[in-house]
Amino acid sequence: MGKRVTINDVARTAGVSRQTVSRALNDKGEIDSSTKQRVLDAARELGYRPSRFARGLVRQDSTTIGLVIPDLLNPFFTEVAHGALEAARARGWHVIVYDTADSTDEERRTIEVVVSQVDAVVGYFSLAEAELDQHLSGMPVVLIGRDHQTPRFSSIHIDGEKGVHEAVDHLVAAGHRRIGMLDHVSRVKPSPSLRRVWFTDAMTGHGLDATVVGHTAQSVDGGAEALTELLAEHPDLTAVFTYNDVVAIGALRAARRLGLVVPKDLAVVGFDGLQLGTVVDPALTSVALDTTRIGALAIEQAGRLLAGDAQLPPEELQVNAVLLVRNSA
Amino acid sequence: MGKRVTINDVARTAGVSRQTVSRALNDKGEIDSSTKQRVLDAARELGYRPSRFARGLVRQDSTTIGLVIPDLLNPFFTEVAHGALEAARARGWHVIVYDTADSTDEERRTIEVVVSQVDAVVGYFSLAEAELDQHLSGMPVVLIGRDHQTPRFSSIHIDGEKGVHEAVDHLVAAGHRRIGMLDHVSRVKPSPSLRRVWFTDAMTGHGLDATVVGHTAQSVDGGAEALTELLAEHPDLTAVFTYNDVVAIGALRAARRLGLVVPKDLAVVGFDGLQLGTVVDPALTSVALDTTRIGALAIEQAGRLLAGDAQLPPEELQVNAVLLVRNSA
DNA sequence: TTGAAAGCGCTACCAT
DNA sequence: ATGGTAGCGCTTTCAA
Repeated sequence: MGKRVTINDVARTAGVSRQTVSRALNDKGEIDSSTKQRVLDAARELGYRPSRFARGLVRQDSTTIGLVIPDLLNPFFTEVAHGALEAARARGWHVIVYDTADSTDEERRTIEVVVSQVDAVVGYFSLAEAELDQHLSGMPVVLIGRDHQTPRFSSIHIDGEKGVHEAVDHLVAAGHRRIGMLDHVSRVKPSPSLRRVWFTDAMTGHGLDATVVGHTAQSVDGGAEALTELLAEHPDLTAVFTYNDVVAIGALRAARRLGLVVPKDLAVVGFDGLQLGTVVDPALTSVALDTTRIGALAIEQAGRLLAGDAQLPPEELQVNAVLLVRNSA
Repeated sequence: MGKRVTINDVARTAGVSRQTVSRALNDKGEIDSSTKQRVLDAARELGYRPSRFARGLVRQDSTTIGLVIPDLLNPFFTEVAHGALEAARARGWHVIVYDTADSTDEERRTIEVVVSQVDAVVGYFSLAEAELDQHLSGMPVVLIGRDHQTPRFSSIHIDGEKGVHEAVDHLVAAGHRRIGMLDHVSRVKPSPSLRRVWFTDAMTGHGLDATVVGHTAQSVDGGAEALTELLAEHPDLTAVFTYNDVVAIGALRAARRLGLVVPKDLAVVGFDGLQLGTVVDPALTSVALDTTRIGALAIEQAGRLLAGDAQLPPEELQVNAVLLVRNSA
């Protein structure tokens, strides 16, 4: 650990005071240009770099937000992260990205350290609010895709109801009556997903049977497997709605393996509206979320919490889904 | 901006000195447990959170590394980022991710701020070393996929030669003779890519013509378009090697549109070996890079630079490609 | 077990 | 144009 070069070393070398060094380095006026040059030269020669901490301590600005996501390799979260990064950059804030590897233990470890590293935290959590609150004491927290109970938390609400209804309407209008779903049940909260609830509502609204539901892991392979099983039990299905796009892509593959042509023999509708849906063939029809906006909103809300500003009204903290019709349905 | 709650406020409220507060909060021994509880209660009540800066200033540990990538939405960079995050977490370091939106201007803006935010920087840069050096003065820099000239820089070298040779060998062994390439030429450095050079070498090694090369943008649509054009000019091609997997996926789509069955009518080989290659059908055969290792290596090397430790030998700072045979060739 | 004093590296403010 | 002084919020000696 080489000794750190401080502003004092530079000052001594350049034969000036620290304040003059500070002026030269921060491009303040009120300094002779030859002095400035001498200081800059000395700094360069010594390999001087100002301490972030000392700077941060004295200039109370610099905001850092922690973004916690379950899996950076999942394109959905990448899109959200992209939106958050963009929004943060526009404000001159930093974002530290934490990947909890979809593991509760890793999430625990993350919230334990995050508290000393950032000013506010936004993202996806599976832990109970009590536990989050305990570790994240006093720090603003914005939950994404999960409503908060404790008042000191905040959340970005994802409302897919309208979009899912549009999707079912679309399928029904195309003549589909026997529509199945590939649902995903989280290990943490083992109950039917919200997406399934929306789907059921929409189906019963049309007087259709919404009970044909398979379960799938959140992966391409999982989706392929689940569709194969579902079709084995219900060969009369003409359309399927899936928990998300990744699962839908697996379904697309399985359909092809079974010799079904999408959308003619089987229509497939995903959820999320990822870019990824355009690389498969046929391009995926999906209930689309504005992922960039989700990230941006989370940052915005964190900023307000931090500044003690008025919070966004609930309707602004909500992201609605809309049906994005491409080619698979 | 609500006044910040400091350790002094907690001390006053709890009726102890700051040092005692510090002890309570940092789980040091030498403190009465009732005193400790009183302090903790006061801290919680006031919503106290220690200043990262003050802490960092006094305990000179905490390392933060900046990861600069051109586009978080590109799965290649996401995989690299994933590797970097993982490696950093294992060391207890933080990573701040910067997305330069594939823009030189944005890259300039990034390097201007990055210097005051992190201890070292790793990633993808398009700017000249002189300019990087000027802004990143004194800070360790690890270039990925680009060799360094200046000694104070460091780089992770990507060697795809062996992998590309394997790919061409594989195609030739399958009977292919007329093999084209879809190359990408960067706006910044407009010369044939290294990947093309490797391809040409491999082809001429087999006594084959390596001049059938189309140019493509780095996107699915670009790849589709480029393949269509290339086949229009050279309808006798039986295989194509592409600049990367994203381009290859576009080629896959174009081939299907043209009524060609992959790999029977046209074999397609990508480059990168992304996970993404498994979601398309047929799954993409590709010259694969260990993206996780790239990210991890960059972090490792940055750490050594920071600590003044012995640098990794050049052969360790290199990532080799290998042919990953899936279904498209 | 607790407290007083010093100081981490820097910038802001007020002198000169 | 330059320097002196104070102080950001915290932890780390060292005394008591």
